[in-house]
Amino acid sequence: MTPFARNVYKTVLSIPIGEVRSYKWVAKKAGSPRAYRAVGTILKKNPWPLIIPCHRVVKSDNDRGGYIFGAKTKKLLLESEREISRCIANKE
DNA sequence: CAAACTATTCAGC
DNA sequence: GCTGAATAGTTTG
Repeated sequence: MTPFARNVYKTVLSIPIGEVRSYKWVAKKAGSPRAYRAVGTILKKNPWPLIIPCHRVVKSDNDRGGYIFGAKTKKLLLESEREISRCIANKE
């Protein structure tokens, strides 16, 4: 556990449901805008892959990047969360 | 401490 | 649109 990783986890956890942020965005929030690679490494080796919404962190604006459970799982998760957020917005 | 690796991003053709 | 190079932090020896 490193200070930078801590910031990354906190930033990722602060991403709202249905929203996606790029590694660069997370890295910038963590304090090192050029450490987007490090963010990926951290998330990959992160101790709590299940409680960290690493699926909300994507590559650039179009690609989804990778995921511990598989990129396809990440895509499904993203779509599911998008639906959830829509329900919340409609006060269902 | 140093070397290697990485779920990325930018620049050039 | 695709290929190659660069950056910064983590992990392992």
